[in-house]
Amino acid sequence: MTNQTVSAGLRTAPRPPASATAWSGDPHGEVDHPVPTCPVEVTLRALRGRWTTLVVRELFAGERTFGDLATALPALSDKVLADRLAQLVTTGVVVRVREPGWPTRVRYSLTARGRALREVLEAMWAWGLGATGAAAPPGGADPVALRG
Amino acid sequence: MTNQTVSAGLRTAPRPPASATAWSGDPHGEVDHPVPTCPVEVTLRALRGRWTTLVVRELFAGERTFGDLATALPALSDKVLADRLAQLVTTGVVVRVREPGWPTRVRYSLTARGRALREVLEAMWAWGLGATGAAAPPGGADPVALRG
DNA sequence: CAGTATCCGGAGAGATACTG
DNA sequence: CAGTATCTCTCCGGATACTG
Repeated sequence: MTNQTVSAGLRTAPRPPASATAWSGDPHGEVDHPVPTCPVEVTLRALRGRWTTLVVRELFAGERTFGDLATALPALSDKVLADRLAQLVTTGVVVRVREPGWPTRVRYSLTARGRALREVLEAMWAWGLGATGAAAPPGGADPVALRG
Repeated sequence: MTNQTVSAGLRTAPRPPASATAWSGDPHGEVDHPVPTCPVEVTLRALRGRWTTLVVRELFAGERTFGDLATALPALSDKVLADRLAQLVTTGVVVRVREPGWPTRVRYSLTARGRALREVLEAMWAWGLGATGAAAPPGGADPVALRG
């Protein structure tokens, strides 16, 4: 994963010369190889890896400690959980707050940006269900989830 | 990646007992480990891998042959291109049509389902831009792209 | 409690060469 | 033209053991 392309009018252009850059010009660069700054790339990178969406899903329900998450996801090893949380912190999805005292306690919760992932996950959920144009359930209360 | 969880009311539940299944019940199972049938999983799998979104982006502009794609994405090897196309075909995003005759010619184009990915990619694009609530550009003509 | 340190095995990406 | 066949190399994901 690595692009930075996008955009471009989607109105079915019937076969430009091949790699034509002939569509209507739009601000996004038309890249011929993956670039890490592409917004789509960025999102894909934030959600990348096994367990990632499950961790996010758990956090959508509220703040959690490392132990809470480990308990909720028994099959997930400490190492991978730590990896995922670190990844989510660096991508700005999660905030990590270490409580003073002993034993050590760390609270993890979604940032505003993390909560904004809901729209993305709903779009993914809708597509994954297989409908061609079916949108998310009206009322928007349902497909909250993440990776389900 | 492998879940099947999702859903669940997102209304900020302030710390259920931990792995509580206590939210309001909704049809989607609350999984504690990745399951391949989860809609979000399905979508993630369809877009997984380097170059995938770039190939889809190329096809959003219209039908392409293997060679067209290879020319448009010079840094992409034949092997990986073939891998990606096969992946996109099995996930129902792309249709492969082999032209009779010689030299061999194969036309690739998006299915209705593949075109439906546009919404997903737009949501990803919007999130990747960093805005918390900023939606896709009005008029919807712009962030067509894929991975950009 | 909340991780980090190692080690290992498998999947995926890329390069190169060959075929229907 | 449109792939397939190999091989290599690197990046995870997972298991186990140890620490602030």
